[in-house]
Amino acid sequence: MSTKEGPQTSRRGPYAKSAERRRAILTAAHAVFAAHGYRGSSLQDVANLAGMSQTSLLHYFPSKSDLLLAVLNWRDSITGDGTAPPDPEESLSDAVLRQARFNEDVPGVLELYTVLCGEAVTEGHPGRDYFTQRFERLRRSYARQLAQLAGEGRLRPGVDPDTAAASLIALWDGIQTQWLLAPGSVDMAGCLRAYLDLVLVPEENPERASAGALPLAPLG
Amino acid sequence: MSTKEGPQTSRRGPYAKSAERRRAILTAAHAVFAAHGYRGSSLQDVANLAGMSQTSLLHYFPSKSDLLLAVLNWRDSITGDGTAPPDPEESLSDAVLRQARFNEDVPGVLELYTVLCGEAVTEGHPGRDYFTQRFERLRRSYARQLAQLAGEGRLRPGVDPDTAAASLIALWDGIQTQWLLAPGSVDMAGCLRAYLDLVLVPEENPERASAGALPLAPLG
DNA sequence: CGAAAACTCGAGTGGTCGCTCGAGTTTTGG
DNA sequence: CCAAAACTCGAGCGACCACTCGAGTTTTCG
Repeated sequence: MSTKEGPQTSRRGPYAKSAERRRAILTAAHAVFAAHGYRGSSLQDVANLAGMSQTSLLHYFPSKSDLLLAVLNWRDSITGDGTAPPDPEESLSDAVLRQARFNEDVPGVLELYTVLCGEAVTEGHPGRDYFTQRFERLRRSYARQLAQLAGEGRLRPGVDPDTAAASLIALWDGIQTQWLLAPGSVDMAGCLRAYLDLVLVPEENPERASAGALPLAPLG
Repeated sequence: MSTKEGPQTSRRGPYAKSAERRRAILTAAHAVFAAHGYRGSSLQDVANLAGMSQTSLLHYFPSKSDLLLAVLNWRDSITGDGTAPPDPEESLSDAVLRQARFNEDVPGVLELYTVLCGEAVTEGHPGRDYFTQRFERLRRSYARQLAQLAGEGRLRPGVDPDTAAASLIALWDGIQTQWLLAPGSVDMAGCLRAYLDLVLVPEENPERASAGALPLAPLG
């Protein structure tokens, strides 16, 4: 691939500290965007928090929209994009509830997604494609998982996997907004658990004979 | 409107066309805020769409945040704030689904609420209190209606009215976001109906057989 | 070492922002 | 009719915006 045989293309690599510098910028931008949104934030704010000049920041991310997309993709690369379950043995319910409870304790993540997702619906927002594709991906992923559960008889009769997938994502996002505005008045994990209890059939006890159910952690 | 007996308070009333002028500003501001959000909009944009100078606009609404709050309250005064059912005979399901279907055909309303609600979570946003109080009010209203249904045995056993109220609002908001980003991929009314069918027990009226109601096992 | 790329940043660009000022015009109410 | 309030708006204020330029410094690598 990239040998040095190029006679004139003598491009050197970045400095040793460059990666760390980029991470400092992304961390700062994450916090600033989460607190004020994309349009409410300035590159100067991010640069100040990152401890460098605005010009230096622009050396690493050539424009504000580039910085936004970098933050979004960076976040996904760390926490995952919600598509791939880290543990294939973990049930859908457990994965959702674990993630929901985890998010409560990591300030900024929920703010970033909620604030930017709302902003992204506006005309010409640089994050619009990101969120559109993210929702599409999530809907497909959950629909697939729910369809598999339906095949195992674990989905309540009459529940459509596609509808339930979109509804689960919508419920999750919506309850996050309410929680951010009034953390004491809303129980995020409780709402999600209540919905999953409605949609999923509880695991069959061994005494009740029916289609073979896979062992799963109790929901109640 | 007030009497003119004030001896020193010789303040005159507004011109005849003032009310119409204010309405033109609110209409323009509604459209601009819905398309670009609060921070993404400028008073100049609103003034241009309303057909007047930015200075004249500021004569009616002394600041940008005043304009935002006026738009939000104006919207509520027209369509209602979702608390008061216009027809006391209409069921909760019918009211929700009718409103959901109605919103699909009135562009701008959903954009305004979704965009501003996301923005409102940011620090120092002038609409934050509005949305916080709106959610509180809506949760109380739905919880009360659901509790009454529970008393009539119309709520599925195991469903908590408070949780279901917050969940219904969250689902509604979240599905709106998805619909705005991909109108063809999401069925707003369908998702809401599916949720209500899960939460509510079909009416006992033998003549009125709900097509969407399916036999569901009680929760264990 | 030494040259050139990687990096840093003060200074500046043109633009837009919300909002003020003051002076002129229109309408109202007595 | 007529003062004064309601309205209109061009001009301008200081602040901030994303982004550019150019010149200096640091690091890499042959």
